[in-house]
Parts: sequence; C-alpha cells; structure tokens
Amino acid sequence: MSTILQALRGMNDILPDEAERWEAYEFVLAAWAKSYGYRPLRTPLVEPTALFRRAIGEVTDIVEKEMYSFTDQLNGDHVSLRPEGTASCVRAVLQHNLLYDGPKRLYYHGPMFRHERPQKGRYRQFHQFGVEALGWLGPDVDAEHILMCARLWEELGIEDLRLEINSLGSAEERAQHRHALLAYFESHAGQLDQDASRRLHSNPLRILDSKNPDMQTLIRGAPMLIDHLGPDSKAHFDAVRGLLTEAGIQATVNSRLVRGLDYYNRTVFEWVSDRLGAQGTVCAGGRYDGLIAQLGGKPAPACGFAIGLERLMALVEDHPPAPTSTEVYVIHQGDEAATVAFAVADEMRRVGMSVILNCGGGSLKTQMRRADASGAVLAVIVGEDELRSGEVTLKPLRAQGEQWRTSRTDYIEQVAELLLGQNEDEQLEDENGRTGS
RNA sequence: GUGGCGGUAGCUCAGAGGUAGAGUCCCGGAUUGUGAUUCCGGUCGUCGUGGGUUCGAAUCCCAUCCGCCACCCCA
Repeated sequence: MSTILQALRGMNDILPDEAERWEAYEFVLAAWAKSYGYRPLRTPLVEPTALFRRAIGEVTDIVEKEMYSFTDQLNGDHVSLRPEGTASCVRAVLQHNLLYDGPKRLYYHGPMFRHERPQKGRYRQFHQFGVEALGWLGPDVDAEHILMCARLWEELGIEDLRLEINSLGSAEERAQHRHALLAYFESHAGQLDQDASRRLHSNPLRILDSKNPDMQTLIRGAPMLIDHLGPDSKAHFDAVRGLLTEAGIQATVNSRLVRGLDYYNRTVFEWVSDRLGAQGTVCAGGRYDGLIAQLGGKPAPACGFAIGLERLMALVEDHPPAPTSTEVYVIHQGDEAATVAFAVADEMRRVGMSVILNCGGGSLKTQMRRADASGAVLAVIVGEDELRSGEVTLKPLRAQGEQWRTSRTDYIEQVAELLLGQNEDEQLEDENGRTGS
C-alpha cells in the first residue's frame, strides 16, 4: 500500500458504478438548463489568481485560505484552480464580448477546488452545475432561476429542500447597513465571542450568521439589512417574491442569509436539506449586478446560481438511474472461431448494438458465466460446430426460450428482433412499476 | 485551520498482548459444448504507514496519512 500513490486528500476517484450515475445526472441537468434557453459555456480550470481575488473578494475565506494558488514555474504567472464558476464565466463573457448583441443565458459544469478540511458533502475537488443570466436587471430572471430549481427538484423526486431567500440590497445600501451594524456591535463589544470579534471589521455581516447560542439575543437586536433597503431594492425583492408566490413556490425570508462571496447584491437564495448534516446547502446563488463592471466590463446586471453535484446526488442515492447494459455477449471456441467472432461482434456493433466480445479465452462454461454476469440479453456462440455449418447459436439469457442456430447471413435480424422484444418487456415492467407504487 | 471518533482480504465486518478469521466476491472443478442454485476445492492481507514498549504487538504508546463528525466556511 505504501508504495501505491493515493489521490490527494479530499479528491475522489469516481468509479464506474458511480460514474454512470454522474453521466446520467449531467445529461439530465444539461437538458434541463437547455429547456430554459441556457447554452453551455466551458472555461479553463486554471485562471489568473487576480481574477478570483477581484471577483470573490480579498477578505473572503475562499481567497484568504482556500484557493489552490501557485506560481507557474515556467513563466512566473500567478495562477489558481478555480474555486467557483461565476468569475470565469464573467471573464469569458467579457473577453469575447458575448453581451454585444444582448443578454445571455449560460450554464456550465465541472470541478471546482477549495482547500478545506474534507467531510461528507465537502471535498477539495467538488463539482458544480452553474447557471448564469447576464444582462437582465430582473426581477423576472431572479424568479426564473428559483423556479427552475424547484422544477428540477420535482423532476428528480426531491421533496424536502427548503428555500431561503433574502435581499442584500445595493452596494450603497449594504455600506450603510454595514456602518449601522458596526456601530451596534462596537457598542456591545463586550458581548461578542471570539469569532465575532475577529469578523467585526473584516465582515460584520457574517456575525449575523453565527450559530453561537450566546450571541442570539445580541444578533436579534442588530440592525436588519432589510430595513436599509431603498425603494428600488425593496420593490425588486417584493417582485421576486410575488412571482414565486404566483408559481406556488414557498420561500422563507431569512434576513440572516449572507453569501460568502463579496459580489452578491439584492436577491440571494439557498436551497437547504436537513439530510446532509452540516453541509446542507445543495444549491445557492443570487444577483451580482456589480461584478461585470468590477472586472472591467461595460456595466451590466447579472445573476446566477450553482448546484453542488455531490450534495444533490447524495439526496437521491436511493433511486439511482439505471445504468445502460450490454446487449450481446459473443462466445467462441477455437482459433478460427475467434476470428469469426471478432467479425460477428463488429457487424453487430455497426448496426448500433452494444456488444462484448469474450476476451482472454476460457471454457464454454466460463464464457457463459461471464455472459451472464455482463448483464447481456443474449449470447451469440461461435463454436466449432457453428463454424463448420456457417451458422451461429443465439441463446437468450434473460427471457424464456431455448437457444437456436441460424445462418451467419441473417442472424443480425433475429438478434435485433430479440433485443426489441426485450426492450418492450422492460418498458412494460417500468410502467407497471411506476403506476404500481 | 481547531477539536472528537475511526482505519483488519476487492467489499461488509469479528478479533482487544500468544500461529490473522467469517460472510461475500473472485478463480477452478462436479465424465469432454452451456448461466442460477447446490456441493467440493483454492487465491487473497507488510492488520493504513513509520517508529517505540515487550520474550512476543492487529491489540499498548508516539508520530503521520486517509476517512467520518462537529466547528469554521460553503456547493
């Protein structure tokens, strides 16, 4: 063991059983995003460190202590593995001037990197599916994002996510509130715990989020951000909530909901599960109207959110999508038959069947066992007898019925028929299963 | 990053100073070309790693790595 190198801490291999689930989810999520008019964007995993420092904020935990940052040995560039997707997305949009002909709906997915202490649902390399709408002022887009999440949970059969939403107001309103907050906490400095004292000047908003029971009274008395919202921000927030109510989506306003990235303003939201322990946030996002200008673009509003794929998939572990299975397993005996079997497998694959050709020899019994274990619907046997008569043997492995021999010129049609019949049976079973439960 | 718990066969786990085990999986066989079940046989481990204590360590001690839980924070 000691001589075998391991994956880095908090970075996981996704083995075939799980990887099949991943592919299924990636497919479902991409189709979902597309159905709302979002288009894919792929950006590099490595970006200039400055991008994240400017976008996420210098004093955030992510930038201060969680980024994989290093110096490119060859040219001295300061680069970082991306800790989230929005910064890269905005960078790409600006670099290629994608907003030149109007607003854009975009989605992305892939690995993100944060150097945190791993736990279940929290990894150093984790995966997000992100959705961004750039160029719309809202509140319709804000509501669209929350709505599409709700519909996705329905589609995936997740029923216990609760929605928390808040408004952070504009940058000016936040600054005002920060002032009031600072004054309040400074006048009660004696009641602040260690964490709160530390955050007092770096990020006083975060004090509101403290879980320390001794702090709750103090926090309840603190100035509320929502009371510092101007008429525009208030109208925006009300409009978002109105649209959600119209759509029948229940949201809890959590005035202490604060996102960990500096770029957020106005609407922020989180979908939270109680089944994931301390890592309950499955999906979160909000509006970031200032970021585009902050990164040097022509000012434009935007909002977006990201889903943590590990967390999402942990919620539906009990109902994994069925993996696609092999249809045909080709068995053969003897050198000459091996050549024929090779060609037979190739022929079937070229008409679209998924075929495993037995490799590595083995007795007929052994090969039959492998065929059974492969999940194939049908075994095609090429033995010495078949070779002499120019035939193959077809043996159904799942359905009733005996094996039979057929000529090598027309066996494919019979295989196709058999597979078709099998698929119909499965669909029937599927439907019965669904209506029956 | 802080604190707590854990790591024994590919997998699930028992063993708590005295010869490393069970189930499962995998492999081979049960009269020569056929899957499940059953029966028989077999492989598998530096007991996470490295030190220390001891006549003797999977077992006790220290360090370290990895995982889990809480904090911090977040998807």
